[in-house]
Amino acid sequence: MGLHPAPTPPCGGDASVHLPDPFDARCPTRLLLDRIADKWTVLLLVVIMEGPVRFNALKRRIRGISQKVLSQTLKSLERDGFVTRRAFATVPVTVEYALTPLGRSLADTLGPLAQWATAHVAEIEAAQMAFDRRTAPDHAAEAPGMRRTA
Amino acid sequence: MGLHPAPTPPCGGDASVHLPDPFDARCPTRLLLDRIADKWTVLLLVVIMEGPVRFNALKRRIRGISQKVLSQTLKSLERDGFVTRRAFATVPVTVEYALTPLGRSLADTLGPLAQWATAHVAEIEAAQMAFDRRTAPDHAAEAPGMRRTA
DNA sequence: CTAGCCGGTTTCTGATGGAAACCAGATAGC
DNA sequence: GCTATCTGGTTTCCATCAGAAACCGGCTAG
Repeated sequence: MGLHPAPTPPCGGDASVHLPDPFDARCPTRLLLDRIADKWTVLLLVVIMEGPVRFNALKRRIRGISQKVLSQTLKSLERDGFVTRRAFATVPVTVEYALTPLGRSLADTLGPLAQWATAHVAEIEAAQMAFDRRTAPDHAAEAPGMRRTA
Repeated sequence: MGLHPAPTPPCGGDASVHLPDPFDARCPTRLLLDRIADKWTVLLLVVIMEGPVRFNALKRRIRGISQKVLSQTLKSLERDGFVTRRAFATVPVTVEYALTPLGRSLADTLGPLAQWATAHVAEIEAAQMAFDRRTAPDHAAEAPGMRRTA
């Protein structure tokens, strides 16, 4: 996940602005936002919030995620202190992921987002169709290149 | 932004599950979540929420975004019905982006996320350092596997 | 005539995501 | 013994994507 060639001068370096503001800088806040505003992060946290889960259970639950990305994402969630990883020396090795208090706090913030998505899906689809109707039929065949300017 | 080769069978196809559930499917809900759980989307919406903004003003405000991505993201926000785009035939052409009511609603949901990030940055950095301390010196010695088991 | 601002689009390239194969340990089946 | 399977991953390969920078077109200022 986000690793960053960030040519990043620390955010205090610039005189013009010095807010702990996520918009302006390469401040930690921004780096953090880059990481949590991620589709898999949101889904994972919300699922793990329901209780400790095992690797393959997660993979099955969140269809469409690949092992690689799942493992990467879990690793960074663990690093960030959002989840804990516990391995049990059972039969074929069991690994259980669970939320930390910090992770739970974040998940509580993320939950509303998922709910919002569920609630407003129809409106957005309508908007998309309206937009497409407005732009596409404009000139017959707009190639993928799509330059609508005259 | 997310465009997909989605090999997507419609989500009603499977009998076992038929929830409008973002976790399981290629349901519209999931597609939507894929789009709004994006770092630039969050930043843009929160900035535009403050009031109508022009293209270059956004570019300056959100340092680090490229024109290409800014323009792409704005286009998809417009398509999704979150922002409006108004061009004024002024001197060197002015384009103003503003939130729609739908966009405002989403931004209200996203705001807490940004606030959360700002509030918990320190904890996360601490967790990261602790994690790195735990794993980095790990090379040869420790058979990693399990820390604790039941 | 050159220079510059605005809002983009195009080009090139390095990072990233996904599919699938492979790995390692252990149990189950034949 | 040999193969198959389950676990949780890592590796490989490839297509896409994000970012940097250049370019574009309209118009104005010098």
